[in-house]
Amino acid sequence: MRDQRSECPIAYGLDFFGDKWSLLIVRDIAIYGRRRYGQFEAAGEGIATNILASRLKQLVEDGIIEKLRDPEHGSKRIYRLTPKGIDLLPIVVEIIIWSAKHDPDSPVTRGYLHRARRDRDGLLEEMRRNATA
Amino acid sequence: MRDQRSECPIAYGLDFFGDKWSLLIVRDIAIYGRRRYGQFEAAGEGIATNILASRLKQLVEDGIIEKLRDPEHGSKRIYRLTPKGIDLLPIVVEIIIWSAKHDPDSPVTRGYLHRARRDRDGLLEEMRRNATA
DNA sequence: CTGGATCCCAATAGATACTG
DNA sequence: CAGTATCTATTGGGATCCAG
Repeated sequence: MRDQRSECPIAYGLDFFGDKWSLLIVRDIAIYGRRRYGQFEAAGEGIATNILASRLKQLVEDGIIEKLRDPEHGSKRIYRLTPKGIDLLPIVVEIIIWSAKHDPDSPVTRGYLHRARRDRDGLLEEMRRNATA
Repeated sequence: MRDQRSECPIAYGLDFFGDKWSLLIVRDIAIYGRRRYGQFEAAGEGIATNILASRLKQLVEDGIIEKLRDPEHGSKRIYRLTPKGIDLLPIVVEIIIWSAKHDPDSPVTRGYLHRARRDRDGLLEEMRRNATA
């Protein structure tokens, strides 16, 4: 098991996803509908292949994502959020709201703000649908 | 300036606080009312002193916390959340809710769950007061 | 081809000792 | 008390290699 730093729930959570990449993989699945290794690799942030592989493996071990056989192409594999992973989406939404508010010059980022603020639950629901589709 | 990985608001936020320590410092201030270097150092997770110093410096540069002269002991310094840092608290609350739900054996952690779920806004308000006191 | 594993090197994090 | 300095360990980037 992953070693735990303390009994604090915040430390507990950060021990799972407190790095620069894990929540981006969750985002890729829930917002952009990405499912395959190559799609994650092609995301704009340029994650290194070894890091991607190690994060995917860790997230599967942690029960946040699951690795399945692609029903349409039997040889390929796809990744999906588990219920435990879907429960991370409220955190993701709050990060969007924070960034949208404090990113001074990104119109892209600020575009999310109205959406996220006005229709937080709708955005969440859309992400959940996307993640389980 | 910090280098930005992409235009994505989630990547943007994680570039600020996407590590295992930054949000714990925010927590120390907002939940435990800690203000001084030594208090952060004494927190249960055992952060190394150089890491603590570097995180504090970065958070100040990022405008998430501010370093002030202690009004009671002029020679000492205290750290406090800025409004930008206070805006991180909804993220912290969602992490608490996630951890409380998915930490299988911690009564400490699960103790927060009822509070956070039942009275999310009250918890937030209390943290805000604590952070600005 | 896709989905990784491996390797090398650079960069970052961390433990510990020490200092103003 | 509030940090720096130093040294070591771990992580990360990027190229390349390998299996199905």
